[in-house]
Amino acid sequence: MFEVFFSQVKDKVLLSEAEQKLVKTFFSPKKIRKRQYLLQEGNICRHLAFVEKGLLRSYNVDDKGIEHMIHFAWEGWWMADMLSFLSIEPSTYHIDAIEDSELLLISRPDFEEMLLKVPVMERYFRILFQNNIISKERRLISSISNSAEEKFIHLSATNPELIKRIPQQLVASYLGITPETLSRIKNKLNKNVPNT
Amino acid sequence: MFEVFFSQVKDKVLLSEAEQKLVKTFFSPKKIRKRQYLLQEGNICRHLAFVEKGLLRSYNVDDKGIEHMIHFAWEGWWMADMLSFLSIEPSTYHIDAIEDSELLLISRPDFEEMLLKVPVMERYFRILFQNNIISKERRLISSISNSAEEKFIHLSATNPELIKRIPQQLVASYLGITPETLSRIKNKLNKNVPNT
DNA sequence: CGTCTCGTTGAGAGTTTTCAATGTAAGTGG
DNA sequence: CCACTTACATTGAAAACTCTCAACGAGACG
Repeated sequence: MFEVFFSQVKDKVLLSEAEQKLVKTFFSPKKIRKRQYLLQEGNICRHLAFVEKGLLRSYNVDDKGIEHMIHFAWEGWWMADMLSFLSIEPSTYHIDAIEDSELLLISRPDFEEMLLKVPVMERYFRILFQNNIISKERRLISSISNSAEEKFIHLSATNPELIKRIPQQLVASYLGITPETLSRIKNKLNKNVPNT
Repeated sequence: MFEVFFSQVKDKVLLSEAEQKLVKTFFSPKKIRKRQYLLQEGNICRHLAFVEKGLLRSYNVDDKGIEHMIHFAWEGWWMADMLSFLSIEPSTYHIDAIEDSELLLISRPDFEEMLLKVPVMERYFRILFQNNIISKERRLISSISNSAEEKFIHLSATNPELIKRIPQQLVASYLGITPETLSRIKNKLNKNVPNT
């Protein structure tokens, strides 16, 4: 159950056997099925979720009822509303499963305790957050700098797995464009490069 | 010179006198003047910069020569290209001063050493990065969810100091719209609410 | 006083959205 | 397993939004 988890953690920091054992105690496994909510708007995000298997999405819903995809997480990625989790305020996001998923959950108190008892995990999360900042910054730059078509090309280049794995209308939302526009863009690009 | 710095750090973590003294040794003060570069595209970002006084901006320049504002930092904020700083790769950003500024710089090796020798600073930076993630996420959501007008209204509400302090054409770039569009939006909003 | 930068305004062009219709694939219940 | 329903992708046409290009005015600075 912790295979993906420790392989991810060990990518960033060194963990002794004892530390691994201790870290495990803070997490609880959870399975959720496709379409099932992990978090609903208005509730407090009580856990960080690590995806061992499957696919989650986080999104918010605006006044007009339109969903805006914030983040996708599949094997090896984390999912949460960090703001709600850290500030213990009601979330403005929804989190649910796009595919049946197996998760590892850690609560806020356990998270704090783990960071204090296993300082290398403090380090792991600092590194994780650093990387998250960098990737968010890239997405942001693409969002403010590029046209819809350029944004899609950029995403295809930087995150092809996302394009492959995520339903098209959710990709459109993730890019901040309408499904119709994305459909037209793909159509246009396919015409230009039919040999793929 | 460290007044703003320690008041910021102490907002997030507790620091003993001894730790403060030690932390100080890792930083070097630097003054830069309006329009002066702190970092140019193609160079490696060798320092994190803390702004004691003044105002910096980071931005990239696209193929068409258009600048895209990534971040502004005034008193109490950090500035760097995190990707370049952490990966020690050439930066794709420029950083320069919008106002004459006084900075505290820390190099990558000193940064790493400080985090190991003063664990509470590891904690400080994790918290800092957490907050950064949250604010970047908000900006991103606004960027993908809203029209130009909504984005400006949102920014005015969440970060009025930015609107006041940053030249208008840079605010437009920050929002991912043209200066002309921003000018028209402001004009329109002033007509609707002339009594302010 | 002249120059330069920045903000404003106008008009037309280009992009993206909206609304609607159609086709297609997937999921569900009989 | 098939028929039916539902959700999703595609396409078209018009509307809305934003950009581009250009001109003008105001203020900063030497």
